[in-house]
Amino acid sequence: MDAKALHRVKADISNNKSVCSNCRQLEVCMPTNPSSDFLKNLDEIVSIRRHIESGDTFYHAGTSFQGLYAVKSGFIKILNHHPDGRLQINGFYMMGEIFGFDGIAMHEHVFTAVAIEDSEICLIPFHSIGQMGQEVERLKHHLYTLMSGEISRNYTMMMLLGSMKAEARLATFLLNLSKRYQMRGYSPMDLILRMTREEIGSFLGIKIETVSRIFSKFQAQGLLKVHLKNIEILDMQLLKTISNQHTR
Amino acid sequence: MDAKALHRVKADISNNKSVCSNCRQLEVCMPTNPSSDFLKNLDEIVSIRRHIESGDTFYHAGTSFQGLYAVKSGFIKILNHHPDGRLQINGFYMMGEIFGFDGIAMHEHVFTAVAIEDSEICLIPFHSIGQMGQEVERLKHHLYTLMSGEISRNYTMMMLLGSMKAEARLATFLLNLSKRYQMRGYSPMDLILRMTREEIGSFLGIKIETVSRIFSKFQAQGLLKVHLKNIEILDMQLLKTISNQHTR
DNA sequence: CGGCATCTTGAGTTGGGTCAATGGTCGTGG
DNA sequence: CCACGACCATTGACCCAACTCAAGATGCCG
Repeated sequence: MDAKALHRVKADISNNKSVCSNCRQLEVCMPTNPSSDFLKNLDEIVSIRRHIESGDTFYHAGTSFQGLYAVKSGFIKILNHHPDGRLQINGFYMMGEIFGFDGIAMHEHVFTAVAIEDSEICLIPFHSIGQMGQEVERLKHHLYTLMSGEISRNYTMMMLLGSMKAEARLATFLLNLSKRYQMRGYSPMDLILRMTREEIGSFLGIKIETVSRIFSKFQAQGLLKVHLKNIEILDMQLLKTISNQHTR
Repeated sequence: MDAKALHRVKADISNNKSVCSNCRQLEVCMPTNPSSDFLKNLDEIVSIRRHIESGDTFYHAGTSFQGLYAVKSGFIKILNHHPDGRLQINGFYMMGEIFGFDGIAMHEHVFTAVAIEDSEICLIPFHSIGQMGQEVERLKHHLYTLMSGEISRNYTMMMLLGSMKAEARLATFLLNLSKRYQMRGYSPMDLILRMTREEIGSFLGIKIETVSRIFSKFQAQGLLKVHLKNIEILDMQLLKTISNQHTR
């Protein structure tokens, strides 16, 4: 009954983003693509730019919240330390994407942000946005957009973690990366992973051995060509099909 | 008074007062927990109030986004229809809680909201908040708070789904419910579940049989006393311990 | 070249899924 | 008030996807 409505929604989403017709999953961990106008305006209020080297922590749990951050270049992971020492990765953010949402509610960050390659990060001062003149009225509205985008992505991630099996998770992850690379002008078929297998597994809720096995299986099926961090997608359509097999 | 008559009366009330224009109705719309300033202010902009019966859909995927909703009484579940017919529950919202965030990003809801018991729902018009005078400036800020709260909860949920095993998930779920009941003045030790085992499982990413088995196991351990939807927590501390065993 | 981190692969185990049967509860109507 | 049927919950037997443990393989960098 609601299937029709769902399909329409999906079609709308896909039209808006001019990408494939059947993948809400593609939105996983996918920061909204801020309009170029937004990014231009963003530059005007960005006050602090920081360079951070691969492996270094950008902020850690407990750091007081200053604002959101835009990735100018590089790659950032957000992770959560469990009391028992384990840790889980909550998301990856690349060039042009916004992170730091974990700090809004409590006015301090509850997670940790770590660079997985040398990166340039800009502060988007959160509180001051609300006090700026009307020339940034649209920016203020964009804050809603940013936050609602984060909410949507997290819902999708919850769906992935709650109801997809390992192969579908990895396929979804690759499709998402592919789309983000494409939007930034890189090839959607040739991915260079910035994160380790371990980090992928932590993000997707599966173990490193499982990640590795599935990469091998996909390669054996002629779906991918895998060489360490270089992934070539050979059959995009099949990848999408696998991504949509939610059954677990 | 029998159930039918009660429904009729409720429906009448709902029809007569479906649009509230001033304070008189505010008493009707007002959540019984007026502790926060926010909820008091919220009342001033709540304009529409709807009664909905158990099992009925409140909004479905594709419905255009009007605003967020406050649960005045009852219980609401948010669910997501997969194309293959399966569905997953994204959250439960009880008295005093806000839902509808799934509609912000795309300006229409991507999920479906269904009442799991007879409920009273108030609309919090979203767009109009941004156009109101400065007397609701604090409310506008509260919108950030609401959204960031949702983001935080979803991060927690992602952690649960990504790294906890079934027993820890269920323990966490019970502790969460317990806390929410307590905040509303009910006993934190005696829970009356509003949802079925199937719905719990769908929310937690496990199967109904697993939910049932774990309830039985917890009862055998002297952790809970379980009788269908009545759950008595006998060992809160142990429940917390189990909830913290993230290992999977 | 050697040391180290990352990745792959195999073998064995297990948590939770699937299938199937039974039992309990509740609302409705005779 | 009881009987019926629909739904929900429990339990057992079996199975499989993903985990754990373990051993190599590969690439990277000083």
